[in-house]
Amino acid sequence: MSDQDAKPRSARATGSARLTDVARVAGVAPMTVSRALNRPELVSEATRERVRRAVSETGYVPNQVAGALASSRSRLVALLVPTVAHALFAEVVQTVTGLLVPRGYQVLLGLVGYTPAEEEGVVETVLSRRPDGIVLTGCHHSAVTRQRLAASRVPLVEIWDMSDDPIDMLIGFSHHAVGRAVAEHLLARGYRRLGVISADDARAERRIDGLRERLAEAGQQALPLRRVGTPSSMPWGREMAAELLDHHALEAIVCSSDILALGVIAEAQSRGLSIPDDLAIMGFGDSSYAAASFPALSTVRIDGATIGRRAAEQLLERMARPQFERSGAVEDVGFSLVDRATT
Amino acid sequence: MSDQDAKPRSARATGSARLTDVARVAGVAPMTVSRALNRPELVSEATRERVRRAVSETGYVPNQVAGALASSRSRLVALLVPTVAHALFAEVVQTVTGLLVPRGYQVLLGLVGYTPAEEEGVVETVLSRRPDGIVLTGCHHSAVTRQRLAASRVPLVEIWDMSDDPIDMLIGFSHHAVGRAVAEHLLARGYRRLGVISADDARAERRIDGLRERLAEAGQQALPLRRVGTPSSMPWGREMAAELLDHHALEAIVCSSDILALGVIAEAQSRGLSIPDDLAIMGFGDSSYAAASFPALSTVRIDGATIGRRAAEQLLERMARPQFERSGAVEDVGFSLVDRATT
DNA sequence: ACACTGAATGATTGCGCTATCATTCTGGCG
DNA sequence: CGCCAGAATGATAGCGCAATCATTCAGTGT
Repeated sequence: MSDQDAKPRSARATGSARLTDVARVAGVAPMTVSRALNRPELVSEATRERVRRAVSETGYVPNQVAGALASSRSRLVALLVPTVAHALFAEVVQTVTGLLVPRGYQVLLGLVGYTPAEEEGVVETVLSRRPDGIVLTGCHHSAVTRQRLAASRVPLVEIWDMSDDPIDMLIGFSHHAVGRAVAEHLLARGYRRLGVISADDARAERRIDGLRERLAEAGQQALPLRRVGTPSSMPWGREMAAELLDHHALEAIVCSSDILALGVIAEAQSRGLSIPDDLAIMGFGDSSYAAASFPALSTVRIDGATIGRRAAEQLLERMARPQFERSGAVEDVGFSLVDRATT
Repeated sequence: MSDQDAKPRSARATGSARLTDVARVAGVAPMTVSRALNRPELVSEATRERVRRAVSETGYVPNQVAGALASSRSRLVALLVPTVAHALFAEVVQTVTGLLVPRGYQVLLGLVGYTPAEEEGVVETVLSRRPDGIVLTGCHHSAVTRQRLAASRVPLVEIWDMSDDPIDMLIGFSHHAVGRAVAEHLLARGYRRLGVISADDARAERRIDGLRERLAEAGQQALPLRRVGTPSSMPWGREMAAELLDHHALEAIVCSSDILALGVIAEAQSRGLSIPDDLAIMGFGDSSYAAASFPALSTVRIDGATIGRRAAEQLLERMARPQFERSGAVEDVGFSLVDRATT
């Protein structure tokens, strides 16, 4: 009998208030409510106040899904990192989120693992959300991923790596250079017989390439290597250190993460090896605990906060512009070698 | 002259293919394409194949914004944690994401900090995305937050705490019980004069309450306390340890996180105190490095992965049901006291 | 032969909002 | 006093998709 009995084809899903409900209560047009909420400077103070009242009276919560469809702006930024279980990436996530949220963006988190295949699937679904921007870890993607990202014309910052051919913007550091710097440091200290324990990860691989290159220049060819699965952990480090030390007479072990290095320290100590005299150890990441380990761990410091901050800034600037235009902005934030007690 | 010159009121924002474009190429109705993509079992194999071809020919990427609006299902789960900079919460994020993504959900990450005020704002904007589910850290929210969440009727799991009055589902542990257990442990070891270094966080506070309660039962009233800001760090721990030790003759210091405990260890060592004979130290969290510190840190282990897994499972089950109905499912996953070398 | 069933596909409508233009209203000025 | 600029507000028309119901078509039983 009432209006509501005239059952429409698709019923309203929720009973919650819509913009039109607020408009009715406020006695204005829906468009005016929309403006009062999104562009308040276009609406008179009196009207704003009436809208404000109507909003609280109706308990209105805007529907950004509808808003995004109508305006083609999702106010969503996709943040794609391999994992958050690693403090370095967690720091990036923390920083990027902290900068974007106050600017009205929300973060869609994607964990892409360490393989291009995993990444491809995540990128695909992320694009279907029509994010206004994307922060993507690494520069080595599958051809499909690259193509899709470029075709989407969504502002994009690749981070945590360097490349001659970024898809769009890029903020990171050279893993190859890290490897060389580590080799340089160890050579300078007189260590010659090196070994490596590394996660199976393309970027770690490139650090090893850099390391190997520098060692080769110094006439060192052998570089015994053990790979570990993800996530890296102390026990992995310890186990692989044991293997390396059983088979090779090493003076130093380079690890692809601090946590592995902690395992190596444990193994060295259990063998009664003196660190760094019998065995030097290098980590990667300068985790919060690196300085606190005993002996304090020498490592490579990456400033995740700076990377995150610059990435967010670049993205915000780009998203503020009307049209997407590839800027090719590239920034190398570098790294620093932290020399503590294990080298 | 062409159709496209008949400029419509609002131009299509992107030039990318839509469902109708795919339909035209495939020679079927848009609805059939929608079905082929979302409910393939309803479409004949021949048609599926034509649609598949048309999709790749047009480079179609579905628009989930439009899909969500039309179907009232966003396939978005909001994950609200204080921070990801803390390994414990990162573990939850990792686990929840890992379980939800394969089931077709994406994760909207919200970092709510440690104050109800921050949380309130984030909850507000998160609800405007119309998530299909919410995972929320903690049980102590502002009245507004509680009301909004309940009114939204979105399936919700609170985690990381215990409460008699959850909004909906709850997976966690009792911080009060942790405090009591820590007190129990230290008392059993003969430590009497305790001090506390704690982050300014409501849950840490409740652990302290539990600690104090148990101490009072043992006739101990004094409990010198130092608070640190967030994020907790080694230097904070060290500085506050110095203050405590300067003013009180303490036998043990309890910290609200492992990283603070590391700082206390450093301070103790620099004073030449023997651990645990001169000073016992307890952490919280059992971070990856707790076992590797020297001396190895006694701490409280929380299984973030289990909390994350159960939360995701509960949420998935609830979201699969047609109607939202408060289940009040509550699960205490407990904790364990890890007795290492600092107590 | 004919109604009947179920599978496959199609046509229509609206999800809730904002872009765009149209209209109204105000005050200022020649 | 009429005209105009600018501010404020309103009316209209989609955004791209999926829910719903309608239609078509083969296969079945009698």
